[in-house]
Amino acid sequence: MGNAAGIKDVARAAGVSVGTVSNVINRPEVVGEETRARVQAAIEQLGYVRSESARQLRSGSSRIIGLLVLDLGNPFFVSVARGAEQAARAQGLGVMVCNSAQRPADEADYLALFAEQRVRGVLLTPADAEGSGAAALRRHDVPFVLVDRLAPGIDACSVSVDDVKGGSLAAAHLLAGGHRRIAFAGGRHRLQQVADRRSGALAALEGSGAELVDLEVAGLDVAAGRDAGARLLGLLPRPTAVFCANDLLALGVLQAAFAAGLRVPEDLAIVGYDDIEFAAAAAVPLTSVRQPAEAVGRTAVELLAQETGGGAHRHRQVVFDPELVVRGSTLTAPRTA
Amino acid sequence: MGNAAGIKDVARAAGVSVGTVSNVINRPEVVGEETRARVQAAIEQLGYVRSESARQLRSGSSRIIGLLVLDLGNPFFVSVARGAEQAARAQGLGVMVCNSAQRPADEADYLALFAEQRVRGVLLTPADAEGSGAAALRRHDVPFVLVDRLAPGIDACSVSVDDVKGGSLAAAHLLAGGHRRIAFAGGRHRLQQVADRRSGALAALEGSGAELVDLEVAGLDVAAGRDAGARLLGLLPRPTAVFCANDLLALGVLQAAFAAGLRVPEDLAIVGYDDIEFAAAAAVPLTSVRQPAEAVGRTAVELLAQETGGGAHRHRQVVFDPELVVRGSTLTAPRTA
DNA sequence: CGGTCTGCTTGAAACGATTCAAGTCGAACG
DNA sequence: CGTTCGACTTGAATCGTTTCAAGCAGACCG
Repeated sequence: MGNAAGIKDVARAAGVSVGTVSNVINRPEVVGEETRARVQAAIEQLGYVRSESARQLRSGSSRIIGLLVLDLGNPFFVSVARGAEQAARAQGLGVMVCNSAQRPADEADYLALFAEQRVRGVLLTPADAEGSGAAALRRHDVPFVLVDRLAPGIDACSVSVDDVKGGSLAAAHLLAGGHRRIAFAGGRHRLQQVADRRSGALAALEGSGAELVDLEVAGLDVAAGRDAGARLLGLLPRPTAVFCANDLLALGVLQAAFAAGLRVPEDLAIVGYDDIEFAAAAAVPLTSVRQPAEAVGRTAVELLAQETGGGAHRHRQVVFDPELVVRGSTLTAPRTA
Repeated sequence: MGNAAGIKDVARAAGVSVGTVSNVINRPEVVGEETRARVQAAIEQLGYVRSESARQLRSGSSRIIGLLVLDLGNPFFVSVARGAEQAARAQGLGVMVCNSAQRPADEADYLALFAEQRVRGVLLTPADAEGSGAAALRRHDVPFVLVDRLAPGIDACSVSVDDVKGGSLAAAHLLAGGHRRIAFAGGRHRLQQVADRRSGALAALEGSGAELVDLEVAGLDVAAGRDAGARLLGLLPRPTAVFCANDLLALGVLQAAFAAGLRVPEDLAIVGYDDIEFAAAAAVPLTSVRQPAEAVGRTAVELLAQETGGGAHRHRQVVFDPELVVRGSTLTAPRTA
């Protein structure tokens, strides 16, 4: 336990100095072949593992980056994490994934943890609109990249997907389907992403004569969707379509519609957002707005690498385009037509 | 950047010694009130953040635990992670979640990363049958708890769910539904969990005259399920039911059945495993074997805490019971009967 | 043969915290 | 007044690495 072998033990065992051992580990090419072999053998034999804390303390740089996501229960963020992990591994970095669950307090705790760890950098999907998380990172000089969110006033790198355009795609699709009274499940949610999707939808409906009915939600998960769906059914006149701020909500709404005996899409058309894998497997396959989640994660790591890579760095805002994927939940009877 | 304030700067600013600053941080009660206030103010004003690596190097103990899961794309493991994170936070620990994606090589890499970090301990869902990951941890004296897997020969703590019983529940249910030819999507998968579920099912079918048809799968995700489903439809005589090693496979099979125009459950009954949230929202709500995922994660952290808590420790094997949740995918026409 | 160069190796000085024996200062006591 | 005690504070040693100036030995050159 406490007797783990250190670099000194290795040095003694191999009959060399600690400096040489360190060189074998970090710059093998400068060490003589025979010496290197002897040191390697000693390392092997003692089961030596270098202490990352000591390394980091001395060298100043950490090999892990922190990723703080809004909701690990949402497969979209899992995909982002996967993309980030891949890109990080390619650079020999580790990713520490944490879940703020949209609670600013938890976000603050985790950011403090990251700061104490002196992580290489942080990928942040902010939990609040004010950007207090970003401010905290800035204050402590922790490099960071905003993920799934355009940096508003903040001067920082960001990777996001155009939510306004996505909302607009969804609404335009419903409009083309003949819908004139469309609900938006997401209401006036404080999350920027939700607000943007809503305003994109509003813009698409502008001047069409169609109206958007706000439907408040308590959260952004399936349960909140079920709840919103139940309330939707009570509205008079009932909207003929609903655009949901994400697929989890959409799945919940779908369940509520089924429970009430409604047919989808005939009685209620549904559009989700994110195009998570489960959207295609739903009771009625969901039409959804796809976001390139893995690419977002990957790109975020790359931007972070550039930022920490030294040299002049100009903050960049990368914005991906979303894409509408049409499925059964909005396709009215394709084969009976 | 490199000019982050250290404990020395704080000491100077507050006009005290470094020892006192350390005391203010770690044992505030031994410091005089007025001094404490002055130090706190200095900390605040300088934006001092303690260096975790230095702390850890000196004190020897880390505040983070590593969690290595088999597949972050599977919501079951996300739930486990969530449970673990909660329990860890309650103890002031952080969790570093990593995804081995069932690749032993990735598992080894992450375990090496954990070892270098000198994590407090590791929660491991082993990716291979041989337990090489556990052996590596044992060799380096890293405390660990096996998750979702009984420790076979290994002397270690573990938290798992009785997969044999779960498989048996599923098969018994199908048997009671009158099925005599039942496919098992999971085949002779190398994962212990899958093998156990299969043998539980076999045991339940023993002597009933019903047969179990193995259906190999390339992975344990939706795509593999679709593939297995397509092959299932070609079998002659076609099984009337399929038990899937997890819900992702089940969702894939369901999609394949739909694509082929089969009715579920009339033409093909489906039972999944894990009861992930999306199982209930599927095209036909899935009958599934529920596992108490969050409790598994929570318990694992608690066992780890006991193990690292000092004092005599006897390894414990906690085994939870699974529970069958019956839904539409096996319920033949409940209202037409 | 003296000098330079090249290729390896060395050893000590950081890095930023924690810990602890030792020191200081007043107050209380006999 | 001299001691003792308690409450607080100090400063040096330490943790396990990396880094780097300096040393050393042999080869090569003129």
